[in-house]
Amino acid sequence: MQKQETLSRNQKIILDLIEKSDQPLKAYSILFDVKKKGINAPLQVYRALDKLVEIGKIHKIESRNAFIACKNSKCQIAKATVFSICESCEDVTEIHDHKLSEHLRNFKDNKGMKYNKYNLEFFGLCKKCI
Amino acid sequence: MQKQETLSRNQKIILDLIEKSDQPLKAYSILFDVKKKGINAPLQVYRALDKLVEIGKIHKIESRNAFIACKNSKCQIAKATVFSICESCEDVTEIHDHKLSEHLRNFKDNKGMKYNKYNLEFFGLCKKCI
DNA sequence: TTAATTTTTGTTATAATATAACATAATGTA
DNA sequence: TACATTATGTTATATTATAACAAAAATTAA
Ligand SMILES: [Zn+2]
Ligand SMILES: [Zn+2]
Ligand SMILES: [Zn+2]
Ligand SMILES: [Zn+2]
Repeated sequence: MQKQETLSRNQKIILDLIEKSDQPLKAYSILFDVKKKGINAPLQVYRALDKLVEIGKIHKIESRNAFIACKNSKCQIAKATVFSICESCEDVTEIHDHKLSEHLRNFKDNKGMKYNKYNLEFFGLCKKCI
Repeated sequence: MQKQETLSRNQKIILDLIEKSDQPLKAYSILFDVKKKGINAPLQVYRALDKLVEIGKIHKIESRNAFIACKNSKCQIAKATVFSICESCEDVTEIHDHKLSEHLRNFKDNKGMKYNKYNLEFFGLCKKCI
């Protein structure tokens, strides 16, 4: 079973917002949206985001500095993410491909490095934008 | 043959600096270092970085907002990068693994998306830091 | 070799992203 | 309770990146 984290008030508010969007949100756009709920400072947002990323409820899209909710309940996935990003409309989709995940999870470099996490971002054009 | 780009003065200065480092450099640390050569503004650095990324001479490590020289002369690699990153000492290494590259290059999602580029970052502990 | 075009540069200002430092409150645990 | 841990609120500041405009240099194409 997945460890059930109890979220704090700010964390809940911000997770809620991110989960309502199917696309990544940026920190300052989140800040703007939660001001009506009494969250006033960037740091309050970033602290909640950090925590939510840490427990795998959301992921950061590194190339976009944006945050998207994870739809997958498997906790391990928090540290092993694959995204596809349309460079035209900026649509982002999390990819869950068993074979690809296995391949990446089992990858060993020739330096003896021990990986505990990876992030893969594919870029291209989505169906609509081709 | 690889297209031989002629670099401008600023581009050369900045590429030179990045190539001398085996680890990623951040834009403002680059700016600090090239001030003695008459490059005074962030934009001058970012413009050169953009160009160098575009032609594949350097790559951006997205999770670190830093730039590293590409050692691989195959031009295609510019848009298909794999890095390993030590979360303790921050050592970054570009990975060239034929099998992994093939796997990624051939990956097709179930959305009909056409990829022209990807970036993969592995995180863990290097030998020294284990 | 001029004229048009594109690329690069220089410069100032500002936008966007993220963290430091400190004080306090709430929560979990022995 | 007492202690430790986690979360909050707040102000200030650090870091990363781009906008807008003018001018110079390099390239291309009559
Ligand atoms: Zn996920
Ligand atoms: Zn699209
Ligand atoms: Zn490379
Ligand atoms: Zn290390």
